[in-house]
Amino acid sequence: MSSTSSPVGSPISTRDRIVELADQLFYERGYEHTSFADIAAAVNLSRGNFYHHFKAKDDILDAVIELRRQRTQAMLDRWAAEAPTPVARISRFIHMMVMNGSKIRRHGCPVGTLCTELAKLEHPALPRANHLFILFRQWLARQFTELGRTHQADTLAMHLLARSQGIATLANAFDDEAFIHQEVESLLKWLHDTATATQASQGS
Amino acid sequence: MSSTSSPVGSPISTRDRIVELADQLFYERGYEHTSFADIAAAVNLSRGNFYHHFKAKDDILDAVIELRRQRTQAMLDRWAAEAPTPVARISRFIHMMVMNGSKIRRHGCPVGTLCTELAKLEHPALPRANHLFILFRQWLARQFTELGRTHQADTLAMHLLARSQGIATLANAFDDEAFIHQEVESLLKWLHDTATATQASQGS
DNA sequence: GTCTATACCCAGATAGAC
DNA sequence: GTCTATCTGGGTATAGAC
Repeated sequence: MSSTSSPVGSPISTRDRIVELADQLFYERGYEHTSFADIAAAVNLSRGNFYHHFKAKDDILDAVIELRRQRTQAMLDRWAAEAPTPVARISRFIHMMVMNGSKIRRHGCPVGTLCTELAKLEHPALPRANHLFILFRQWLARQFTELGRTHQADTLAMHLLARSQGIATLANAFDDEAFIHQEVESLLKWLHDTATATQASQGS
Repeated sequence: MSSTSSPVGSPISTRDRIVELADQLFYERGYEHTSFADIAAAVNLSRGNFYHHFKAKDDILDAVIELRRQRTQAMLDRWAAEAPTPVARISRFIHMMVMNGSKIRRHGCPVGTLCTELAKLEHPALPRANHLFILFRQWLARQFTELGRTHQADTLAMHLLARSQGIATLANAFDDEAFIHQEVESLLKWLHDTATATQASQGS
């Protein structure tokens, strides 16, 4: 069975190295602006050899999206396992913007910028890229549900997603680290207020 | 003197038609994904004739950014002239997302998506594109200053800009009109609270 | 100012030797 | 699995006739 990840204990396959480097380059330069030659050079492969691993550029994109999907899911699972309360879990999401601050300032949000680019290209892989957003949306909605906000869970999740997207876009445009911290503080306060309002309406 | 706009009363120049159509295509398809041939076809010009008006693709981009700058400035001036209070003016900005809802859902924010793309390309025109953001930022900050929030004016302006960027990104990804309305309502409430808090701290 | 023709380059993609 | 060589298309850009 052809797995998308290398077997346990084996050295990293050429295919995996291609996908890993393509992931980075797509993030830094954008999908369209990254050529086969760029990826081949990064992996130290000849262009011809490339087609042994991927028949077309779109195939690499699919593999990159699948890689991001797996890593995103793993990260969300980790947050859910490590943080004991919904508020702590949502805080993990918010803090991600500080953790990845320097990359966000340079290249924006990996999910948002990819979806925006693929939308302009009317690329067939767009739905799969959008699925990365859905992963976050559903995970956040679950946390708000556990907070007791069943009816507004999805609305709150979308609100938080939108806030984080806006922060990434402007942090990138203005290359502004202080702005990220400012908005993260604002979001943490919003989260606190949201959680408190929930307790109040439930009579705690 | 070579003006960037056609003289009063004269028919629209070929140059202006090129810039107008390029503006649309860059918005809908992205800058890199739009070719000379695409623009030439839209204007009904031969490719060769193109270079009579613009020596290079980057020159068209500069002209498009300048066009957007002028139109943005004119719009902000109009809002400032028509709306009597700072709150009414900021509301105009917020309502823009409803007015342009269908375009935003299809192509995102014209400013945000252009800046994001040019950042990935490390394009020399990026600072000029970012200036479009600055136009909004300074105009909004002025409104918050007039509201009495002198010290937090820029922070509030950036917050509002970020919120609107996030809304545009997610409305585009999920093609969701109801979401725009939801968030616009939330923003209007935030604006109301912000204005009320100002009055309270000033003893009205 | 507008056209046709064309040069030039780079990207994606293929063939086939090793 | 890796390489070199090569084809093809599309994109930017130029030359020169009308």
